[in-house]
Amino acid sequence: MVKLAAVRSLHGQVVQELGRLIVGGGIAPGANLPREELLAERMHVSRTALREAMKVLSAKGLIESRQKTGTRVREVTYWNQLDADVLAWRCDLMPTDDFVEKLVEMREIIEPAAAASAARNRSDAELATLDAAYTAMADAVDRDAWAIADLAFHEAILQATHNELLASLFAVIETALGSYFQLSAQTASNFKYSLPHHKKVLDAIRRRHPEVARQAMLATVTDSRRNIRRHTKTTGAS
Amino acid sequence: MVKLAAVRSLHGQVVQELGRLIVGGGIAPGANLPREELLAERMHVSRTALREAMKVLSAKGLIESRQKTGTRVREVTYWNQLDADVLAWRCDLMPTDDFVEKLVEMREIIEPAAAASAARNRSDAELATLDAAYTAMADAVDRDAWAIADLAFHEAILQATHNELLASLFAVIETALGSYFQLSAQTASNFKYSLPHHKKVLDAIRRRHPEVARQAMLATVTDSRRNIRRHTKTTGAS
DNA sequence: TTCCGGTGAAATGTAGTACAAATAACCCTA
DNA sequence: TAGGGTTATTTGTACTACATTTCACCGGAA
Repeated sequence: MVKLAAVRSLHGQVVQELGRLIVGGGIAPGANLPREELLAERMHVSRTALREAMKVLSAKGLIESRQKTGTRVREVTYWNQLDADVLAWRCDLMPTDDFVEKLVEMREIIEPAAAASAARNRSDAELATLDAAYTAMADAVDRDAWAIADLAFHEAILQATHNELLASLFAVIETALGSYFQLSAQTASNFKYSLPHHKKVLDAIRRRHPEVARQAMLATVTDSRRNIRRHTKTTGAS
Repeated sequence: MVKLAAVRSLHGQVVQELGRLIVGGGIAPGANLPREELLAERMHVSRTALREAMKVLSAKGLIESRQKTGTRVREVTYWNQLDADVLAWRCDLMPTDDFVEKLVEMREIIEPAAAASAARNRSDAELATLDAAYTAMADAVDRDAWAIADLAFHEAILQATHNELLASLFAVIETALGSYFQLSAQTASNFKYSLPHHKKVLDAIRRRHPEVARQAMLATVTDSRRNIRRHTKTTGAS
């Protein structure tokens, strides 16, 4: 359900392939990749394209290259976990309950604070954007429309904080919501379930009441956590 | 005061140079870079090295390349603001009060929550690491030793949450503390000023009291915010 | 005039070769 | 056995050539 991006460039594909291989555990941290010439041949690309891909993975903290020694996978600690690609790969390949739990914890930390900040700092234009997103949620006719509007709602709040560092955490929220949609897709219950929660958040931000917004958002996230918990218990997977 | 990294590889230097140029506002978002051949010649490197550097900057969200159109600087919204390099460049080139304020806001959101989580999830080994960092702070004989120990203390807490997403935010904390050290360097007052605050945090985590840890950490950050405020008022710069 | 389609040119994308630089591993000597 | 120099291996850089994409221009038809 995550963006497949359909990377057209060749090195982009290599980034995807190697990135997923590493994040998925195909190559253990500390282990070496085959040497460039070999790997390039094996993947049917030129060394040029391969190297450009490896530079990207290196920027994401996944690998590290040194002359003579070769290229090796770095310890998980050094991975740029907040990178959109790394998040997407991880969530796609290892959506364990454990990881989903960590995503929810992030939401519980970030979003209530962001809602409070948005209530303090929002402009009228940003309120309008948020309002539009809420209306789209209310008018959604199916799950997809709801998901898009929901994402827009949460993004609008992050933008309204006027703190771009906070806004950059949208990648995390996006991933968390994505996995939530996927998990709650099987539970056939009403998908507009959380609309009232969102309305409280919207109203609080409109009236510039930071603490009310914080509490309302916390309730929203806590509620979705409970929703996931219920589902994982039901299926009882892994 | 941030890590200068002394990048040895050529494309690493190009990444630094172009990255700083872009983040520093030398090239406005939306504007195009010179074409590769030209830029490579101008920077006295091969097109190969330049392209590898541009792939890295592309991974950080700073630029975007398309055939025929060329390479252009992306809007600030798309920048990977949480990337360690981007943070370091920005803090180095534009340490405006405005930006420092945003860093502090991030700390106020992240660190109290992290302290609470650490109090719940810490292992004995992680407590020992935290304890060692505290001792090093207490024993610090100069500003540098204090700074190193202080960083270790805050990193240990993030690690103890057992949430690697949270831990990845250390780059933000590191940058924030770095700018704080730099700002408070001129104020000649006692640099161990905040030691008692840290002790309260440590004790709460030791005793596994999440809410106490949260409040103690919040007090610590709030206090440092006040400290910065006082300083900026004193100098009254920009 | 305006719209549509084809065509060319300009930029990035990919391939391949050759060589430079760093350094781990080996060997040779004292 | 220890020390130091040499070699071999791997990544790093340069250069060339060509492929691919796509904007922009031009020409013809409605």
